[in-house]
Amino acid sequence: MEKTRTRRPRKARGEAKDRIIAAALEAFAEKGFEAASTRDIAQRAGTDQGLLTYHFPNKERLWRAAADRLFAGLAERLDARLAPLAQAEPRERIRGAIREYVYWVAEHPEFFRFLVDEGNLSNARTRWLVDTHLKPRFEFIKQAGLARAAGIDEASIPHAFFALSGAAGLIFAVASNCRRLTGLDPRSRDAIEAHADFVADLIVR
Amino acid sequence: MEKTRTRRPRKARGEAKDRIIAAALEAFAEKGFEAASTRDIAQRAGTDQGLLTYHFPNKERLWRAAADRLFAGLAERLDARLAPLAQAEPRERIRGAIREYVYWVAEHPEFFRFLVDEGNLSNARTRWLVDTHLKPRFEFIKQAGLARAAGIDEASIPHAFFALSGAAGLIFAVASNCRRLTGLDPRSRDAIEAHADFVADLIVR
DNA sequence: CATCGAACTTGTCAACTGACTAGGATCACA
DNA sequence: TGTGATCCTAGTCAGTTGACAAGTTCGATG
Repeated sequence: MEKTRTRRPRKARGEAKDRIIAAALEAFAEKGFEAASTRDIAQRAGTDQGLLTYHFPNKERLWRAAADRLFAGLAERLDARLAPLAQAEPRERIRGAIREYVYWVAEHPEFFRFLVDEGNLSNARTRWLVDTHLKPRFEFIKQAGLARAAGIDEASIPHAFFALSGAAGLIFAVASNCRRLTGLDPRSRDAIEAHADFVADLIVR
Repeated sequence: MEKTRTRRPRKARGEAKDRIIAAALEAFAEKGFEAASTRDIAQRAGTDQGLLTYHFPNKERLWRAAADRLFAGLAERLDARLAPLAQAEPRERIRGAIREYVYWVAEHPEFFRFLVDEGNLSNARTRWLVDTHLKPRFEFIKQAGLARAAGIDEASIPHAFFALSGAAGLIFAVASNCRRLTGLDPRSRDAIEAHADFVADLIVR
């Protein structure tokens, strides 16, 4: 009998690495950097812990790879969805941008948890995250003139940035608590729509 | 010579337990439940890890004690500061309540991290936190008629609750990131005042 | 078909984790 | 004085952690 194919069929090249990053993203968002174990990540990815240390020199580099993927997804999405709004009236541009951001964090609550998990202490991971991913986004918003159009003066931009980020993301990041506390499931389509409306109305009325 | 006092003077009764709770609050907020180790907490409190297991049957009960203290502080503060506003005009009451909440989270950024750390998964800790501490606060807000006075309809209360909580707290919870990203130190007196104004203006204009 | 290297598995390491035990120190009170 | 209760220390346990070393599988290339 032939044995060439009886063994586990080799998966596509590099596919495991992809799955590891996705699993890492999930685990890091769920538990934070320290509490997420490499063995747990490997199990979620359907592989072995040894493979993680083959593809990534250490846990922190795996974390960075996960962050890279997360922010790349955000950038891609916003670029695609905001382009059609370029010609719109300023207030509509702002509303659209806020709504798209809410849609994104609703789909990716791990984004919010990533920020909060890393935000209080100034360690190497935090500094890397700010410099490579947050700074470009923040500068874009500052340059895009959205704040001015919304009647927000220069000095208030940091306040607006964090207030909006928090207002948009928290409900999805603590979805389980929200459901138990209020009865509202923030992951439902209606709730996402309602939250996007509510947050957009806070800024543009 | 008398030796009654030469040995390490016994500290006040229960004082170590107090210090342990304070240290636990700090550590849990900084690293999350799992990543905060009992040995680290003991060290911050200036005692031994064995003493933790003497005062608390396990890590989770220590966490609960820390949460109890945190929420008790919030309740006490809000009760004290909001009472004088009872007779004020509705819009001023709302502004005052929001401002007091911002002051509180600015002083206690660990509060926000506590919520986010525990908010995504539905485990025993989360359920306990919601049922014993969050629910009473939320019901109070619902009953107090603040939402109605702010023009927020019943169905939007959950959105308003989480949007406001997020808008108020995020900047302080990720203070280190904010400073590196924007140059603004959210712990400064001016920044706290400006943020309170900004968030209050979002709701009451 | 031989071989070389990339992808993957298994096993092991010291360090650290939360929980526990046994005992010592210090007190209030008889 | 002593006697029990409370507070605290030191040491130990099995289980988990991230990192690493050594070996296996398999496809591409010659």
